[in-house]
Amino acid sequence: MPSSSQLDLTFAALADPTRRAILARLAQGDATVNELVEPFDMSQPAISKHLKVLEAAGLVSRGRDAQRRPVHIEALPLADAVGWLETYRKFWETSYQRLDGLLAELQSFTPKSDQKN
Amino acid sequence: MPSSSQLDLTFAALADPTRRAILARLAQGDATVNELVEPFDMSQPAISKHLKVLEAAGLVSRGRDAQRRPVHIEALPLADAVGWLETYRKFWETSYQRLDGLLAELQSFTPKSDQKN
DNA sequence: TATTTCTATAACTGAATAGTTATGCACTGG
DNA sequence: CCAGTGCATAACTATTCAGTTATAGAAATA
Repeated sequence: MPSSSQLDLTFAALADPTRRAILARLAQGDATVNELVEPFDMSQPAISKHLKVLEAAGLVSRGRDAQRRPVHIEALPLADAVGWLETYRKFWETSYQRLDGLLAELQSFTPKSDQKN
Repeated sequence: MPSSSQLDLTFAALADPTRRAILARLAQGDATVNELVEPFDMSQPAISKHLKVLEAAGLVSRGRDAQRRPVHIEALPLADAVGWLETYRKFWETSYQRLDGLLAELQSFTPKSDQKN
């Protein structure tokens, strides 16, 4: 089971759009730092910092290929994040169902012309 | 589809263990602010601030019951967060499978005594 | 060996975050 | 109406964060 502070790191890492974009790119395969810098209007050190955050969260690992440090996505903490969310999903869904039931009940007393999205 | 900045807010909100605990509590049903303060070794304004963050992220909504402001969990942004993660899950899984396949291939050329975890 | 390529680190800045205490405001109930 | 309850807001502090430029180091290449 993931520790609370592990989830802190994972969700904090995911809170930045640049880092999510990096992960989205890495989902298609490993990449070097320069390859990750290229699509962004941002300096190389900025990307290196983001990679450090992702690595500290265990979301990526680094390899070695000559001068290059290829970046590899690590699935486990992402799966843990999904796991945390899924733990509570059933409760949200039951509240949704309660809401759905209530709405259905209300609509049965409402003229069709008042029904909205 | 959720906007990028919406995901920013959602994941940032989830990055704090106090806020995750609040959501876990709310998954079981609505609660007043004081009820949410009680389990934490933290001032009431601190909890109110956390609730403001959760509300800004759309993760909770507030009602009104006399002086009380009951807090209600909102499932949609959480579902969106799961959605983002799930979008890439299949790629992680396929990279896992690729890795598994590669390892299997390598092991077929490797003496048993060299096989490691 | 000198140069170039790839990446990391240092030092700095401005903005955001999480907490505190003190206080104010709205609504209830006696 | 006024005392108390429930909550929010203000003002402040310490810390963290995301970005910058400048520089250093490590490995390949010419």
